[in-house]
Amino acid sequence: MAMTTSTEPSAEEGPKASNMRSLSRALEVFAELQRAERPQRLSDLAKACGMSLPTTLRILRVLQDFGMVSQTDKSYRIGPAVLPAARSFLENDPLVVSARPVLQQVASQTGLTASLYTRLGFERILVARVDGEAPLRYDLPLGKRLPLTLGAAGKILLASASDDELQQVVAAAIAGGQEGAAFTVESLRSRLPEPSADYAYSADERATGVVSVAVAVPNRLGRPSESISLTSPVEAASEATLKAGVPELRRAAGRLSELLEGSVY
Amino acid sequence: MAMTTSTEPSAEEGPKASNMRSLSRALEVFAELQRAERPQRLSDLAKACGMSLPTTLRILRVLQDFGMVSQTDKSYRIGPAVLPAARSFLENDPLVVSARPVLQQVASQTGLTASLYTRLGFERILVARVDGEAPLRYDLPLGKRLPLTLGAAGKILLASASDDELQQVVAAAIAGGQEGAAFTVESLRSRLPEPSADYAYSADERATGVVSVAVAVPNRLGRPSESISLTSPVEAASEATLKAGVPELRRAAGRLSELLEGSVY
DNA sequence: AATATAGTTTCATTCTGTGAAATAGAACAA
DNA sequence: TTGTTCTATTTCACAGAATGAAACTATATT
Repeated sequence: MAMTTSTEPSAEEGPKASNMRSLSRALEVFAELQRAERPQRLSDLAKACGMSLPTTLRILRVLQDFGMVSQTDKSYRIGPAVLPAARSFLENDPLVVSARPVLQQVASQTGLTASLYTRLGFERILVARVDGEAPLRYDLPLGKRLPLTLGAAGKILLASASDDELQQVVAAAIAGGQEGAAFTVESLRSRLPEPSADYAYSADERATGVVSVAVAVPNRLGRPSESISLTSPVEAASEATLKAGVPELRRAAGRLSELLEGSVY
Repeated sequence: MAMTTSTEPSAEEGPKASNMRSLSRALEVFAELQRAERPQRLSDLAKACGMSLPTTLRILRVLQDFGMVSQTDKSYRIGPAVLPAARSFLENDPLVVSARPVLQQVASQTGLTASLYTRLGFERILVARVDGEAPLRYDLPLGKRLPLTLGAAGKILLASASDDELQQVVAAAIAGGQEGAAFTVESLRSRLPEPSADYAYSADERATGVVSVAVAVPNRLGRPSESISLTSPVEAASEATLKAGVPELRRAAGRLSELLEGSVY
């Protein structure tokens, strides 16, 4: 079946260009500003986002009015308004709020570091963390973007993915220049847990000297987009120790899931 | 040269409705979602923002595609994409980055808590903080929105404001339902430092049991939009102790200012 | 089941977002 | 200085995107 008529061109980058062109483009500019990690000039942004200078300028001006972007001289950067937004998310998001005590309990039960990740596009983001007894040496602050293809908490989110989805993941990994990531669907699939497995294990995968197990947080429909993990420096926990935490993790994930579904808005 | 370019009715709320209506409206929805502090239904958002249901829905869908908004059932909330954005801001913003060591030095010199605020609209936002010896009892996390009208770090930003600007500040304070804030330009002005003064002092003003001094970070043109402060619990520092820190603060502000102007992008 | 309320899709109209081109402003060289 | 090149900004006419009324569907509520 030749599929020349896919509704999605999909050859594009980032989130699909949904409706509302101007808004989508504005969010592209915003995303590009984050990617750049340094102040950008107008022409850089316009080129990077593939839009005209006037359009880019107009977008930047509006974003600036709302504090989402700051300008000094001719360079633009992410603005301070993102901070209250992030605070709002961390303090009010039902998942994050209910996750905190749950992670706390898992961490104290196991003595390991417990984390909550959420999927965003073809990456995952650290959204909550409670440290265990053996602190992780590397710092991994909230909001960090991590690959789906490496690390237990990423792979478990892909365990039940279709080949189509994996294909997209691989494409994104290549586009994003991820190192060490799988570059074919087959090699990626081979490293994922069995679709039947409900947890993933990884050692020295995303970061050397770090081992972890993770389970997905089920949600009513569709693929899971959240996972929770237990992590430890290799020397502080054996594979067996970690895996002993899985039942606890499972319970935690179940509790989170219920809290989400049950909560009445 | 005074330029009377104000073709703005300005009778509107929030950041002025600049060009690009659809984008401005989207940012209004996003702001409303933060204000609400809890998941909102479509119709609530539409009403709060004064726009039609279809329009609101379309905006939410795009924001959701980019992770700026999440949806569960029929309720919308701020999405996880704000976390990487905030991280990007904290790690890459030249002001924040260069402020950290400067605040560090002031804090260790004086033993007091040093903070950097930035103005956003008619509020200020805590953007960086280094704790002193006497920890503040109340927690004041990054990204917290605080009034301009209360507290040293707020008032110093208004010290050189025109009556017109103060009028807007007062209007915003009333609209935002700030308690304890000045409700007339006169009463506000009377509590502000003299325009000639370069620092502000406050005690028990924004928060009881807290005293602080602040200076503005000058920038090339226009009113300052950043300030740095020294704060302490009342019992840990006398007014004299705090004010003794002002010269140090001044120096810090000067250094920050230079760093900003000087940095070559 | 009947009714009311909230969410979603459709579609014609309008006005907004758009980029080409012109203009203004910087940065740099000679 | 003057000329040259690059970047940013404004103008403007047009295309098409954004819009809301209305129809429709889904979900609560009685």
